[in-house]
Amino acid sequence: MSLRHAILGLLDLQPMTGYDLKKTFDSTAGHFWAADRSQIYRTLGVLRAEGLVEEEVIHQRSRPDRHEYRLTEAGSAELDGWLRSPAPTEPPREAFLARIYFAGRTDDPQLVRALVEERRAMVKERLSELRAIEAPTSALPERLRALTLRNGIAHLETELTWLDELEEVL
Amino acid sequence: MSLRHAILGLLDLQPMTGYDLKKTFDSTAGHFWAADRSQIYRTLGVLRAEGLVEEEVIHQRSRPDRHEYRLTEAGSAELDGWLRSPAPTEPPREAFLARIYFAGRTDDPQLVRALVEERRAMVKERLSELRAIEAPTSALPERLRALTLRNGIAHLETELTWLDELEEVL
DNA sequence: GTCTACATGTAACTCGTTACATGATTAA
DNA sequence: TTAATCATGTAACGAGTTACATGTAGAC
Repeated sequence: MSLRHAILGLLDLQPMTGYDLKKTFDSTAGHFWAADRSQIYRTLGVLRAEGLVEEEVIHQRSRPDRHEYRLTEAGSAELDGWLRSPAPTEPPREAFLARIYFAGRTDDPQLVRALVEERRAMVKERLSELRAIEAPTSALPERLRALTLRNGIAHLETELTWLDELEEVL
Repeated sequence: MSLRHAILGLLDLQPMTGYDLKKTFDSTAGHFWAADRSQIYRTLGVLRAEGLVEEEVIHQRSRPDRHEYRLTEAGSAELDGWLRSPAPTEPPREAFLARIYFAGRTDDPQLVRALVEERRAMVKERLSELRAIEAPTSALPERLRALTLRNGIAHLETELTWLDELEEVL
């Protein structure tokens, strides 16, 4: 999809600055999309040039100006079009599986064990991060957002089970 | 990781041409890493310039020359170093979850239903693709490779279960 | 006095995709 | 005769990362 649509989606929920967007990505949207600060600013510039967002500069005393962005009509239409367009198939890119796949070449059984341990630690950490986020479950839009979190948790749990399977084989 | 290491890994299993690598990615390694043809050729050039692979040109009558690549000592060391290096944390990039997350904005219940249906179809198709691949389960290296397949299947099954959950909420 | 939060960006780079370009052989 | 297989690459673009660059206010 690219960052464009994620930004349009967040600005639709609430007008924001690049700085705010970064914080939002790092907290509430962080479980499904990570965004880099400099790419956010760059993309905002592009979206603005395309007329999908509009900018309002808000002066502040004793703080840098806020450049607040909100969706235009065209931006709203673009977001809607994206939601209704067919999803392109995404090529798999699983670096960890690649390591496991190639780890057989060494005759070192400790290598696979180390890979598994490192992975397990990472998965457990992410799992507790996601579980720490409370998801509201009232109205439909919020319930959908809670379900995206649930998706991440389910996959991490699957990964842990699979790591157990793998370790048994060693 | 980037394509470099996947290529080094495959060339370690067997010396190959760019063309062969592409076929290998599309078939046996396709469930964990997808590679683009032109990027394969470009990367082979870089690896060669770095001395990690060496090239042997094999003339053929009535076919284009084969440019066959094999790992050098340095390439083998690089592969090993990669397998033993800590895995960088990978930023999440889940376009489908992003769609679900933002789909609440429209008051159209059919939209989410359509997203779910499309996703389910895609997951089922990938699942039958992966299941169609037979995995040898004899010695350890092969068993590890079979397990990477099993990982993909497990996650796809989890995704189907989650889609059911999601649909119940609607 | 030092660290965190606020707030903006540019330049250069890496990785991956799409489009372009060529041409013989073999199987259906 | 038409499609697939063999076999190579380049150019341009899009997406994302890293490093560089700047400065104030308020909390501890």
